[in-house]
Amino acid sequence: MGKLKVAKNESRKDLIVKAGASLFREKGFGAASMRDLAENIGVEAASLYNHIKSKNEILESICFDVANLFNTHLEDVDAADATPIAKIDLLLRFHIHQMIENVEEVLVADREWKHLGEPYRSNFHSQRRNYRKRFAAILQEGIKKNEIKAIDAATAVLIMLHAVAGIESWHRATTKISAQELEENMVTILINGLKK
Amino acid sequence: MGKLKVAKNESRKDLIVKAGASLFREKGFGAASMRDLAENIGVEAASLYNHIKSKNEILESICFDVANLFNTHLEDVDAADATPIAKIDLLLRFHIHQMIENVEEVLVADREWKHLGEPYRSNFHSQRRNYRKRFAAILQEGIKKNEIKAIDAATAVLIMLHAVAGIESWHRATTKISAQELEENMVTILINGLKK
DNA sequence: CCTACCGATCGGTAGG
DNA sequence: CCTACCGATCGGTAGG
Repeated sequence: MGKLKVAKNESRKDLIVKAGASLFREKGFGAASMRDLAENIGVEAASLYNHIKSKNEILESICFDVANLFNTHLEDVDAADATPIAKIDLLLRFHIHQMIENVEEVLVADREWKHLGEPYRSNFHSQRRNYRKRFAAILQEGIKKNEIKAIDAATAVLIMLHAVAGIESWHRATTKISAQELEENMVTILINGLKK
Repeated sequence: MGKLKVAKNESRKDLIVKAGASLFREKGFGAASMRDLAENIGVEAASLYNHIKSKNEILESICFDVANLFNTHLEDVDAADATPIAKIDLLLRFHIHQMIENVEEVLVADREWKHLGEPYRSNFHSQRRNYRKRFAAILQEGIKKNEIKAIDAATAVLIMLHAVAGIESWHRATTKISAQELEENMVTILINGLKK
């Protein structure tokens, strides 16, 4: 019985966080109001506070769920026995998959994290920097091994990560290619741009 | 004397718009307040309204200045006698230059245009769609002429435009390559990714 | 989960 | 360009 109650509360919070991600993506964190959010869910604004502590807590949930997801994946890839270019391919495809299946959370984390209060903001910021550094290190290894062109690794990371964020436009397009085609097109352009 | 007065008023408005671009970029349009903006300029909030009609008018100025800039450039490139790949090179470099020299306005137009009121929002939205369509048409011509890989043109446009927006991170980086190197790296990766 | 309400802050106006 | 102020809306709390 206790367990059931906890499960219910958790799923209620999950619902709020999910609706929050959708709203924050659409309006931006600053312009989204708790009354908007409550209306989308079908309750009064005050009722939200039985499940969450504050508007910022919703943003914290979104940002750190996304950060954990990508960090965990990076660990796996980094530990794998594969060439640098194969690792880049894995990372790129994971970013593409997440942007296709999990757009709202991923975009909100990417764009709205600056609204986090301390110490969350600093924590997220350093996780993000760290992720990009490790991504760049894999690229650098590929350059060293002559698999990849002698470009600036940090610039290449920046291009790839931002190119993937462009999938948002694909979601909104009226006539669009399939997710599979989208993935192959992106990988083709970006990996070929890097290869020597 | 009339002229001088007009010139003075315009430069005061320009100052507000420029400070607005900086603030909107930093905080987002929704989270930026007119009191913040006034403080940055060194006047009371009420005084801003002698030069502008509303907070939204600032956003309108930013968005349509940027739209005009890119549309004008696209006209020139489109009319030029050059191969498709050379045209893409010109467009890409223009986007890079604008992101280096004019980041704040360009990013605010790109990210905050949805806060425009009607009919500005619809107008801007259709200009943006139109620009991307014409960009894609040039790519499509390159594919037809066998200069460019048989990828989806809309996807390639999306990759390029979003990759360029990543220059924001370059601006914030502590150890960074020169603007010239940045440009060459981006062009290398993206153009080589497209070329057959 | 709701009603009722709070202090703070918002964009903007009146009047000088 | 300022002081003084408006109605609206914000995030959040009290109490049931």
